[in-house]
Amino acid sequence: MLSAASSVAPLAHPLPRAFFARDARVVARALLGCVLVHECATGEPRRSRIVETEAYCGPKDLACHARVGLTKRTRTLLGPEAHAYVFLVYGMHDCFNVTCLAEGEGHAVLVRAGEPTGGLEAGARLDGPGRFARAMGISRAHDGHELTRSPLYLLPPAARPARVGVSPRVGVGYAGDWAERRWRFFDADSPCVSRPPRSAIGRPR
DNA sequence: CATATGATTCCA
DNA sequence: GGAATCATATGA
Repeated sequence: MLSAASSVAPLAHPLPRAFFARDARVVARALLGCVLVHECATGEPRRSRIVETEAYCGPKDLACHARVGLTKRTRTLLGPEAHAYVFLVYGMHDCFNVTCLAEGEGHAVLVRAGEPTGGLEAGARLDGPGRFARAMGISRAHDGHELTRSPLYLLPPAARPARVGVSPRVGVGYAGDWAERRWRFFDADSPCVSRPPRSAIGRPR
C-alpha cells in the first residue's frame, strides 16, 4: 500500500484543456452529466452534476457578450478556452460560464443548473444560473480561473443523461433571430432543470 | 457625467 | 406582474 499517496485522496483527472477547445455548442452538450468540483477553503469540496447548459457563440451571436468586442468585462470571455467566465447579471446574480474553442473566439457555455452530489447542504437548490453559482460558492473572484486545476475544476460524467432536451436559450429575446437558435441543452430526466422544456418558441407579438 | 439595460430571483 | 440592484456599455 502506498501510504504517502493515500494521505491525499486520489481524485479523478479533471477534464483536460482539449475538452474545451471545441465549439460552445459541442461543449455545452458534452458538459451534461459532468461534475463541477469547488474545493472551498473550509468544508468538504462542493460537487454538482451539471444538468443544464447554454451555448454562446462569439461576436456574431447577438445574445453573446462577445458581441460588444473586447472590454474589461469580456476580457475573460475573449481569452483562452477552459477558463471560468463569471459575470454579474441584473445587479445581483453571478453567472458561471466556461470559455470554449480558442482565444479570441468568444465562445462560452453558461451552466444553468446542477444536481447536488456532495459538500452541499441537504436540499440545496442549484436550478437557475444565479442559484447554481451561489450554492457552489462561485463568484466574480473566480473570473479568469483556469478550470483544469484546483480549487475549481470539472470531472468527466459519472452518468450521462439518457435523454438530452434542446430548446431556445432563456432570457435573450432581444437577440432577434439568434434568440430562436436551440442552444440550450438539458438532462430531460433531471428534476433539477431550471424550467420546463418548451417545444415551441414563445413569440410575443 | 448620465442613463438604459440586462444570460435572474423572489415576492405579491 | 413587478421590484430589487449595479456593472457595463453607450452617448452627451
